[in-house]
Amino acid sequence: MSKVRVRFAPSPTGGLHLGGVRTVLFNYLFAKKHGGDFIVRIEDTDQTRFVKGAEEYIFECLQWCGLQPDESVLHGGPFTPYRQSERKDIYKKYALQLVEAGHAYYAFDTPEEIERMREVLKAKGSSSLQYDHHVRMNMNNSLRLLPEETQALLDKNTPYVIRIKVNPGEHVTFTDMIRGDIDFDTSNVDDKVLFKADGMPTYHLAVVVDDHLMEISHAFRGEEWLPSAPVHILLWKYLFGLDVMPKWAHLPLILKPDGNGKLSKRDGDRLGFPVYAMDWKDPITNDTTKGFKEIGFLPEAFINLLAVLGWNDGTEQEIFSLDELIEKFSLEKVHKAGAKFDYEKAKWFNHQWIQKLEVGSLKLEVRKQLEKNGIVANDDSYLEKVIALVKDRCTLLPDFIQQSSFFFTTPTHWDTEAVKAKWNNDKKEFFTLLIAKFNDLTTWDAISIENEFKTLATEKNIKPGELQLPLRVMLVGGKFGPPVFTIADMIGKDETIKRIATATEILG
RNA sequence: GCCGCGUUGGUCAAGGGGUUAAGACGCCUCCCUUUCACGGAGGAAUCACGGGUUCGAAUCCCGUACGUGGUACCA
Repeated sequence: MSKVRVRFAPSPTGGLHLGGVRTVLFNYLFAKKHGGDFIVRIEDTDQTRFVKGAEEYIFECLQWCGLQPDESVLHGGPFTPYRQSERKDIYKKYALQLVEAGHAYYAFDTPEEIERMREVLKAKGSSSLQYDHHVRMNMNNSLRLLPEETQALLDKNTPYVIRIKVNPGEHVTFTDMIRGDIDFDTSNVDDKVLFKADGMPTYHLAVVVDDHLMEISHAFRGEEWLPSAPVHILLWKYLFGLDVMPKWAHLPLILKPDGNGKLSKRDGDRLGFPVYAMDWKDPITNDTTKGFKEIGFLPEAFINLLAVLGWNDGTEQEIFSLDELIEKFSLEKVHKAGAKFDYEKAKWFNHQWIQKLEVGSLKLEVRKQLEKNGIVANDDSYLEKVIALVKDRCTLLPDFIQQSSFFFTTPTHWDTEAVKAKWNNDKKEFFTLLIAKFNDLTTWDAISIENEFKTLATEKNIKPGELQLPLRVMLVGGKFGPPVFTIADMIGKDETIKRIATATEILG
């Protein structure tokens, strides 16, 4: 039984980023495909960075996406506690074990001392400014100090960190499920801090300890973690053995649409699209960042567009349901290179899903959109008919407002500019007569309405086409919407006549 | 600077020694529609560069360039 986990920290300000959701998604797909458990872990390594409400928010996002974890800090499981701040003692135990075995050491250097070390290295023209085997014997740590000196510092409660001792000249290799064999020369790896002065572990220690204790078999994370992989491999070797180490997959990055670099929240603000799954309100600044959900994306589309950003099944298929993704997903087909995010294409996916989804499944969301604008759609079958008629023209959910509100309420203003230029007395007379004709009409359906309209137009010697646009604007309020005669049919005879009368008057 | 990873149209991408180098988004033209769309038919646009290997390279190898990530008591 495999156990796949995603682990990530909310960003310093909170919110769940596109890349985060995609990492979760790939985890989920892999776990479900192989019948494994899907675990979501959230870190709060640094309390000052951890924003209140961030955990709940993240799980709300995942729920919206349909990615329910089997185990998580909120959903429980056999390995509680899951929150890192509640596991401090566990990490400390392993950190000390490493010191004991000679794979790690106490370091008492102050930030200023480390800064000074870097200055010296820089002055010497050294190619690396890391705290590593080149410099550690010049520093204030238990490797250089005599055991008594170290003990004395410890006894005096001198602040310390625990660093991993990386021996140079060795090779650390592992097989990444996406990238294949990766090789690192330990000469370039620095003595990373494992355990911080505040008693919390760094990611490096925590990820290894937790993955072991929670029996994780597969670990997925972003490509940005690749450079620190050798530290994690070394820790696995020292602590639990490489034979029980999980398999790694380093996912490609999602990049800015323009320019270069990782996609960030600021890019969304700057270019006018969301980067978070759902609206996130920063509890400190009270700033709200727009989410895909609130801007009108369907979860199906959101998942779909994320899945094909960096993955492709090798066929021409682009639209996938979550079930299809589970069936077809494979890590071998995941790209190695980062992909730029394209909002235009993202919207196209949503449009496709609106077309694909049945009217019934759209009803709830459309009703919500209408209600937000004060339109109550009580009649279920009427609402369904409207949705079927307008969904072709909707890309985002709020598009349903413009495309269908006139089916429920009389327009409050008319785009008179669209007709005014060609408006004249003949046309005015036509519409006045049309009202009378409509009044006498016994069968009210699209075909009868159209026939009546065209017959009168021929009688009056006006091209029907010249009159259709005015009629549309009268009924709809603007130059959009489904076929006019269908609209007239739908809104009913009285309402049609009323709108024609009102608008004719306005046009003068 | 050093280390890692990458590089097929503007973007997402298929293709992994012999292809007219798929497809999608976007853009343009036309058809359908006297609204806006949907739909349909076309079009412009790509193998980063230089060396090898080979009868033959987008595909394999080596350089270079470029991009990106890391280089924190952040994750």
